Amino acid sequence: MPELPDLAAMKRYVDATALHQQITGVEVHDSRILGSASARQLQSRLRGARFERSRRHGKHLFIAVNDRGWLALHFGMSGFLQYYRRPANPPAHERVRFGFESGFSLAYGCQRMLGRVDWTADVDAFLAEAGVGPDALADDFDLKAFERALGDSRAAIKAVLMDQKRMAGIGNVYADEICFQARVHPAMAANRLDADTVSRLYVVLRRVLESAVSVNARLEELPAKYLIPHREKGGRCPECGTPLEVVSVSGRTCYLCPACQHAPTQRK
DNA sequence: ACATTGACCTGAGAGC
DNA sequence: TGCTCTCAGGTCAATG
Repeated sequence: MPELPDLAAMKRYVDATALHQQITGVEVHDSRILGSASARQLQSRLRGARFERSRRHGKHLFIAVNDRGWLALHFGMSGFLQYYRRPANPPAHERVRFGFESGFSLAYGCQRMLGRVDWTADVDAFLAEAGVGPDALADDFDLKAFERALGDSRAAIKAVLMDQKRMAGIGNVYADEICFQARVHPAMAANRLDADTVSRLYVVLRRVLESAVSVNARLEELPAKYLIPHREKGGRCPECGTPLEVVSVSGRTCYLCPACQHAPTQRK
């Protein structure tokens, strides 16, 4: 579930806790979490160095290690970071531990093992190779860029919003919110949306992500009329009180208000 | 070339 | 109480 706003919060967390300290060790507890870099390679690149700054793109977080390169983190659906002082117990599902000379550690945890801990010398090259599209909150991701990202896709608009190659950062939860706020049915084919709807989607996408970032992705602090807090069995539309519908759109659980979000005009 | 579906992964929670 | 089953969802490979 870590999506763009969660990643933005994690970036703040790293910046506030783990920068500018000498790294004394790296422990990999489960090597399945690693990408192309081995545990030994990570150790030799990190030991004695410092995390200097971080950079977020979509659902990736990169942490600069001196001028040696970047740690590349992805969180799958259950990944998290926790800064803690030993010898306190490590958090459950800690997969990699970065130890500092101060006695504190930064844990990379991931219950479901869908995340990745990797290394890259060049962030832009890493993203290009992975085919990751423009960050959905980037300054230059304007309406034109959004239209370009949609292209002529006839996939469900929700699937297009979540396609990291088209735009990066939106996952299942925020895709539902964006469709709801824009009053668009998530199963609508993207290329059948009129120009007004596309520009409304764009404005809403930015507003939803920005407001979630501003509350550090704490869902209980989202605006009252947001769908997300009601995104559970038995939930009702915060706008009109209609029971939310739970359907599958492009293979993912999808919550929507059948009264507020217009059904696709074409149905099979 | 594009769109859709299933597999991967694990443990919380439901149901019996 | 304790067991089994289902489900969550980001991403990629396989299928349509």
